[in-house]
Amino acid sequence: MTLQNISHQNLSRVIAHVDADAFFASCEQALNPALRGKPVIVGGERGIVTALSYEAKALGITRGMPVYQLRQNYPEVICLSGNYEAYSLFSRRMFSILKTYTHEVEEVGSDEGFMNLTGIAQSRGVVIEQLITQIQQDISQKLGIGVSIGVASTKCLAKLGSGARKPLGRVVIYDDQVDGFLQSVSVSDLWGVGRSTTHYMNQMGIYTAQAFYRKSFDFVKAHFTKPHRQIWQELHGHVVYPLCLKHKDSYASISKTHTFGNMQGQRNLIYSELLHNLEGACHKARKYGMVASRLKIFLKRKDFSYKVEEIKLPESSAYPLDLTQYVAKAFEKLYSDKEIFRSSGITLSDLHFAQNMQMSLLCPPEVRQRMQQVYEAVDGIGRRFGKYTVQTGEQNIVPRKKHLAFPQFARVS
DNA sequence: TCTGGGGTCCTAGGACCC
DNA sequence: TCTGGGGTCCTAGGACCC
Repeated sequence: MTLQNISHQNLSRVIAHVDADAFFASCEQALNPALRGKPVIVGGERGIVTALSYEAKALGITRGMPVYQLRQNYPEVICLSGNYEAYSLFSRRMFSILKTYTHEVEEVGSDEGFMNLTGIAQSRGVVIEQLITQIQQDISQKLGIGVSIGVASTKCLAKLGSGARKPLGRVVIYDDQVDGFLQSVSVSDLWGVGRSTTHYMNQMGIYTAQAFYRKSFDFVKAHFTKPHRQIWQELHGHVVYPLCLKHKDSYASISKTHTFGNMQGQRNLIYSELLHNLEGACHKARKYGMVASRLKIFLKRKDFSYKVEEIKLPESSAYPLDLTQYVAKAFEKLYSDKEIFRSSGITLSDLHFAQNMQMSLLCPPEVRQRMQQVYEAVDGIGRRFGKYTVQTGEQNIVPRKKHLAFPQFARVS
């Protein structure tokens, strides 16, 4: 492509979507060169395939496949337990490389992000195709992993670009090429269009993103709600999803769940799992300086339906010792030994920062303060020795007495 | 596709108020 | 209480994402 014919092509903004190829598996292959070129999957510890290398994909393996099935049918596949801390380091390094090109980088999960490259290619004296090739090579040389990059005027289009030629893809969609590009894109590939909307669109005879793109906005307004109207606008080059440059420092909700398989009559085990979930969620909330004023407890049945109890807390908290009593009550309501459950979980929601927490009139301030001190110590030990070093004693299911001010049950394991 | 774990946003509908 | 019109807040649950 020459500079001359590029000059006819236009991008009103230069938004890039950078997406790591088979991220977890690529990290493993980068860490251990003996794995390169081999079918590798990650997810051994969870029992299902979480991530897989392109070599594994080529064998017909898919995400979500149970690992036992994999071992039977594909004995040659290398099955690894996830090393999530290592992946997180790769992720941090990838984003710091991207930030050497522009400070306008949005992190979307650990393996993908958006960059605003408007004006960057010119300032480096290259064209956009050369710039994204440099970025790809930079990441490949420094980290040993591959990324695909899509460039367009909006996030929604850029994301389609990065997905179009994986792995190691580079796709620039100029403003006047959008219609043609969308011809070969199915509606289900659009960001924000899932199974249900795909079905709905198909029923209206809309199968390709191009067909959706070509509908009038009046039509779209009449038949779709906000999220899909926004997608339509983004396809037409109107920015409705700006880059979010703020680092995530809070949560609307925090949940912890664990699947234990099919359990019947295992009352104590399920209950102690719930307390473990509570412990984990509270720990995370405290790490962000947040407290919850709502608590949801759920058990998932064998058939994947839920039983849920939700509690509006009289007082916001992120301390298991405050919340155990509610979990105990909810568990009594939810549990039945006539049913088979496969997982348990809890969600903390209505989260807000602890500084904004209202001091309760019910709980004496000195008790609150002692509780705070205890958990500061717990979290301090957790940071040094691992987060579950100190937990509440939870092996018995006898509901604890209310108004328990101090963690007599705390133990160091 | 017999299915792990962690999130967000949106909408409809009920409760309640004037 | 047979009843108009409008607003707000809250909740449940769907849909989607990585």
